[in-house]
Amino acid sequence: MTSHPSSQNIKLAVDAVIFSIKDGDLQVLLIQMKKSPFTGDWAIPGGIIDDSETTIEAAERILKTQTGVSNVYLEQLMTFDDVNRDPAGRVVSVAHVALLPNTQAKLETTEKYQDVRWWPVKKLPKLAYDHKQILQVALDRLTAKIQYTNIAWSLLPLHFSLTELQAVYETILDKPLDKRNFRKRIAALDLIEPSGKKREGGAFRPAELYKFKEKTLKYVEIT
Amino acid sequence: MTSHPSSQNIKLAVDAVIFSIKDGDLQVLLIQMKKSPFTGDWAIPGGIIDDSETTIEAAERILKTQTGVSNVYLEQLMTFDDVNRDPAGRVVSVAHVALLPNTQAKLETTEKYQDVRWWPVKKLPKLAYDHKQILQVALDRLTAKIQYTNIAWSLLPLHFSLTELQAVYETILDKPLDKRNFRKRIAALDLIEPSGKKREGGAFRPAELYKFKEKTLKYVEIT
DNA sequence: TCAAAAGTGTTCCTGTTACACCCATGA
DNA sequence: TCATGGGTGTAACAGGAACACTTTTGA
Repeated sequence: MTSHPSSQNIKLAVDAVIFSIKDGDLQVLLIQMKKSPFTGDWAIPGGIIDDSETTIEAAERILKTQTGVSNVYLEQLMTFDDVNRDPAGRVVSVAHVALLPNTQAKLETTEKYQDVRWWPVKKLPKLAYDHKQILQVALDRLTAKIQYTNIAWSLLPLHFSLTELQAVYETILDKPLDKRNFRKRIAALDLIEPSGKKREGGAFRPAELYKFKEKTLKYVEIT
Repeated sequence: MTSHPSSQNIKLAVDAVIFSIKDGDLQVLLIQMKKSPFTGDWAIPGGIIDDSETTIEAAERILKTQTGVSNVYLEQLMTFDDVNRDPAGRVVSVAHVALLPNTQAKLETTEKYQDVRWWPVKKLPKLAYDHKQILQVALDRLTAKIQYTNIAWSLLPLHFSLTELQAVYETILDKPLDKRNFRKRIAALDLIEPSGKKREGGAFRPAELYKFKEKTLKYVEIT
């Protein structure tokens, strides 16, 4: 609520679980740690918040510097506050979820980390801190949210085919969907419109490309 | 994530939006402030986190000391971090939602506040800080969660009639429900069982009293 | 016997699921 | 002309919504 005479010794951090769909898998962007006691382990990008920035701003800044990605969808996930979650001291972390289309943005990290790369969520390496738990909560959130919002736009490029849209749902929900029923539902939701373009080049009928009418979070009903 | 050389000057607080159903209304427990610049305004109970407690523990402690209530359902809501949300300095607050049955617990606050009382969410006084926003988010969460979880148990006494259970849903959803359809859905969910007791005393047929099989959060499907 | 809340089934309707074939294109 | 993914409609089914009367009790 407000200031307090006694001095508090808690650091406030942000973490960002970054998802994208690559090679037909849901993948997460992780950085590899140098610092003990997690040397070699992988971690969700994160860092300490500056006094004058919000947590979302901090997450954007840290994403940019630690992984090279920017301009992504970001939402607050949950705050993780176990007293011993960081062996170096009391650190409370406001975790976020970031979603981005499958673009080939160049990944780059700082000298503080060994490496950055995408990992399929089904084949994760050993994770530092409580990041396994954070990732699980993020995954649950994404799985739930794809079903009752239009959030798929954040995982797709500007123009996309209905098959590509369906693949996003199938990948996240981890189950096949019926093509005709899927298209009926999407049509009923009235969230997308034809872009006039077509995806050509394959040895088959070109796909009509669509775009989202609005790229802002909307609550809808999808099964 | 971890410690950082530069010193951070952010205080970490918790707030707790406490809901209960009283007199057929959804009500929220607020405390009245003495301190400038919010003198006379009402606020969600809250305070600074101690170094060695989790946010949930802090919320429990603060609820007890600032309002006298304890033993409630508590869950993390969202973290509020606008840079200027507290005029006294940078304070990031991890907001929680607390739910309690309509018991007649004695309310008591500390000398730092003028008063504690329940307010119907439809007739709120002027709120301090960003507490109007926090309360709105809490209300949205409760309205959503009553529909897909068994969380109603946290708002009811151990034994309750089906009519009382229905009233909880009707109050939170703010709309009347069909008695027969409601009972069918509840029966299908298999979350409650007859307690063998009856609510007697009225000039009418006594109601069978039920109890929840489990008082832990379960995800279900209710319309 | 009256007033008040408790308790109980059926029908209709709407939305979800299951399912198979023709289309357009490039090789 | 063939292989490939793109695109389309209908019938069966299940779950949700609408709806009214009888029961039990205390006064």
